[in-house]
Amino acid sequence: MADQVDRILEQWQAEKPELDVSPMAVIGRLSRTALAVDSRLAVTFARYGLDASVFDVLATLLRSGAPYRVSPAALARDAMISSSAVAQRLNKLQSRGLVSRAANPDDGRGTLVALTEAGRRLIDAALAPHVETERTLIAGLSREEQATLVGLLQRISAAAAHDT
Amino acid sequence: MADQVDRILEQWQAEKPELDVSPMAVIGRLSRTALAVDSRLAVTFARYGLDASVFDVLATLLRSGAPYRVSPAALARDAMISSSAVAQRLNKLQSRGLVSRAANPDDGRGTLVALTEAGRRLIDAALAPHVETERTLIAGLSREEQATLVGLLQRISAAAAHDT
DNA sequence: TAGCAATGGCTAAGCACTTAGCTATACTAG
DNA sequence: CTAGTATAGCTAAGTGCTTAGCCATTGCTA
Repeated sequence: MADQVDRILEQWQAEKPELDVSPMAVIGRLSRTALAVDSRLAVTFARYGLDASVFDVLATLLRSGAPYRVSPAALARDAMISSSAVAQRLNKLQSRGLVSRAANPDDGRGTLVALTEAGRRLIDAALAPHVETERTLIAGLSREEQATLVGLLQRISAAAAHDT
Repeated sequence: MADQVDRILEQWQAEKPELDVSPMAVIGRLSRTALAVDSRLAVTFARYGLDASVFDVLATLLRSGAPYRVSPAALARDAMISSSAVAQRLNKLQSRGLVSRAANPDDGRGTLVALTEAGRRLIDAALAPHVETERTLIAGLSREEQATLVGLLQRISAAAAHDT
């Protein structure tokens, strides 16, 4: 069953026969798979009035454990985005009443973001359905295949991080 | 060697022990790996004054073969973006002199985008280094492991596309 | 063949990210 | 202690995407 990536590879083979484009089979499919997964996850998020970036912030706060307080810097590291992107996300979340900001008593520069009761309820409701959606995406893979996939992804991640 | 995803899983285990979050190990790492790969590829693109989206358009034109003409609609399908995003990319590329637009003689509604000579030279120069970067990312995987990875990704892609 | 839905391409407006640059607090070295 | 540097958080400006909506042409159908 030829897919989009297969057709692309055939085109390259015809136009640039001297170039071995086999890495595209792997890397190209990785990107496209990630996109397809993201768009599937977005469906579940939308049922709760969320998107991936909002879910990310709320989920990070939830899994930090009681009292559900995290610094903006930690949120940025975790979500792999800039600190200014975090500030903007928090502005929106705060105006929706899902998080609150307070000064960090131990560091005059710092802020601590906390889940409000409404934020807590929302992420608590969305979490299990989200994980369930993820589970359906990998349902076709055995435990062993899942472990294999994780191992291979880790090695590519390491290679990508290495010389960046 | 515990990575970021491992730490996240530990946090969930502590906060939500009743929830089986093992799907996150797979899906979460997939997303993060794709991000890490994208940022590594961006380094090579930048050496040629490109980014991934510009490269995508020029590469699509090149691999279409002579006379290197493609409709905006086909570019949109290929890049998995909206037709308006294509129009905006083309506006920039045209003002940089890398592509040209002409009416489609066979369809009064249509436009055909063509590589200019400068665009041709640029993508021709950037292509091989880009593939080489991709190759270094998967250099740690044997041919067999690469094939395994492609197969697993295809199955997740299929699952994601299935009920979207 | 006239009418109407579908297709192709575009601009406008809105949104979320980026980098640049600001302020304030904390750390470190002389 | 004080000067210089690093850290934390923020806003402003710029970029590239999205959806909404427009116009022109095509193709189907009654």
